[in-house]
Amino acid sequence: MHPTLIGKLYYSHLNGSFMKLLLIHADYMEYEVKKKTKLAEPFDGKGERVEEVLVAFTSVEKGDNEDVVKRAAEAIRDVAKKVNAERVMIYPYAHLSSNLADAETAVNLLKRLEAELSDFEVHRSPFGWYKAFKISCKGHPLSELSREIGGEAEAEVTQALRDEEERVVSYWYILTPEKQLVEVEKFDFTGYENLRKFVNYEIAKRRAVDVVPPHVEYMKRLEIADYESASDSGHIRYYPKGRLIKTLLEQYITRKCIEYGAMEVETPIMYDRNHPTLRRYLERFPARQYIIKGDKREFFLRFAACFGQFLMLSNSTITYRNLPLKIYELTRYSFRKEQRGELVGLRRLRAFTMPDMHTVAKDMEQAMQEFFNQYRLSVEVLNEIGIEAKDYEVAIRITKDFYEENKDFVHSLVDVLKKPILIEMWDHRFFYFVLKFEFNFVDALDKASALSTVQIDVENAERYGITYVDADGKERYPYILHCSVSGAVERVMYALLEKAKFMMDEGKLPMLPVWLSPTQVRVIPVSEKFVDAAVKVAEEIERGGVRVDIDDRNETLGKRIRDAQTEWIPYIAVLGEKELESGKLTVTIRSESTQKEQKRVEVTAKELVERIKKECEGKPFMPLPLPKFLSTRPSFR
RNA sequence: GCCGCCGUGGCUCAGCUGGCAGAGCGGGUGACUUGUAAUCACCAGGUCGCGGGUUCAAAUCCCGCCGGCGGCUCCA
Repeated sequence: MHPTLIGKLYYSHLNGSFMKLLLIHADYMEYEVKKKTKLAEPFDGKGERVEEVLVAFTSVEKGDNEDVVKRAAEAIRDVAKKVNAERVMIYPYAHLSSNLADAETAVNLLKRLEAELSDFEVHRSPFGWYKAFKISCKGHPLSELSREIGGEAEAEVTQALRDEEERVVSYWYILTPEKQLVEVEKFDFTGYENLRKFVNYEIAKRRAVDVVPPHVEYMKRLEIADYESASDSGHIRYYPKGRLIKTLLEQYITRKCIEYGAMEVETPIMYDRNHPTLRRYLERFPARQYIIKGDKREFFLRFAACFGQFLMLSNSTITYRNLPLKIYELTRYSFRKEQRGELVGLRRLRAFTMPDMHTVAKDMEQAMQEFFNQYRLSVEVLNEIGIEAKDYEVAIRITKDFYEENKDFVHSLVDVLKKPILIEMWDHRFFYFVLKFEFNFVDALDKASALSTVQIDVENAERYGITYVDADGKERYPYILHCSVSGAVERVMYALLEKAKFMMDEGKLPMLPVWLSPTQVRVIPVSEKFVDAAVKVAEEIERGGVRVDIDDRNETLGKRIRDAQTEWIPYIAVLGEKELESGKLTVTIRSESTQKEQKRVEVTAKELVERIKKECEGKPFMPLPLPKFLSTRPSFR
């Protein structure tokens, strides 16, 4: 942290105020007033007995307010409904807290609580008296519960931000390939069906489907990944095939970023919740974090690499000669506690892997130049992975001011893909960025998900104290670009699987790109007699740098062919008497076959290897992550 | 998070007006030795998601929880 800048940051602690409740569902509750204390509120009764009642022993703490009371009432109402209690008794009980509010406040808030619960028959025992009581707890599972009702500053900040976000007005346009900005209602979507779906999803948010997403079925059936119910929702297990696919994608994406000029780093996955800089960044976003309790401090799990990388940059000495400066990290994992109802398969997870590159740019001109380069890099990366421009739609989110000042630049983006772009324009800036693009994949159920994205951040350099020394010797705040060149790796896998579903709908056979296929060649000996020969051929293919396995199981040829096909294996090589004589293999090529007709060729092992090597050129390679012989291979489901 | 639907061998599902837990696939064993989408026979395998309740009796009815799917909301 730069000493000159630290003074600008202020430190605000949570004060830890909570209203404490102990809830007892009782057959009856009976109390008798004995003696006044100094704090007693006026009361002239002797006590009372209430049958079938939910008793709320309550402590009011310092800092509690009417907002807390409302939430406390909500919590009591919630429990009362669950246990089917029609009567509630509020019983002031100081012993639940060591941080009590003053008596006057406490009485006021207890009265408010009573009023908030007027939909029940409410009894309130008097505050500040010594009382004797008898209670008969019902003893069922929900009959004894405690609640802490938080009145954290954070909740209020978040609410205020939510309100502000609601006030941001969005205007929607389509930027045509001819660089016309057309209001979205006036755009003719004929010939742009996918864009229509995306726009509909973004603006109308109307969807009506009632099937399991195709990729969820595929990820299970192909033993790529599956839910892990012993973990939190949205945390997934990857079987060997899934892990291989993910490894290859991760390696490829990382290499592309490094080749682009980024320096790979690694930063921690958890950070102090009360760290002054981070805390203010967190507060800007309503989504919940995972919280981990340390020895003394509380930590949140990162939702991206921003924290670690920005802290690193703020401690670095950077000059104008170093710019643009790029650092990169593959976050395994980033954590976002997304709403439960939103979690589906590989599409949205609570723990995911994301390439996260940050670029420090000298000025807006350099930032825009980088933005443009990274836009093209993203197109290239997705394309080489197997997700083509026709598979996604471009969205640009931009503030009105920034658009007005940089019209030509924004319009130039349309030249890259030469297809219409959805533009969301905000009347003022709410987020930390002035410009952002996303590539949105539209799936088999017409749902859209963002893959690649780049943003120009105009706020965090100052917040984190990231500066560079300019040619005149003065410290300046740079602009920072956030780039996820492919989006989450899991989401890339989701897109590839959904794309396979599209292939099937078109009458083709679904498959993954050959470089990502766990088994690239399966050798099937016609009968046991040919297993040795099959092993020899497989060894030759393997030496060529291809993932190959051998189906040596005691099954009919037909059965084994069929199994290879249901595994989406790109090349199925059969070996029998005929092949031994000719020295060639009979190979079924999946990509050239259709559901009606198989494409079969006769090639030597060498020719097959050459073909595969050519298809996978420039892509990472990992050996087969499973036993080579099918007969020795376990099934993971 | 809210609303709705679902949860039965490893997988896909039947059984659900309460009355002995089933099938196919997969797995094991054996026979067969295979030429491009499922060879035959036998065997093993289940706290019916978990916890309560109603009942002589619960996979089946009721309540709560957990998990999944869909919708809403959200998505730095």
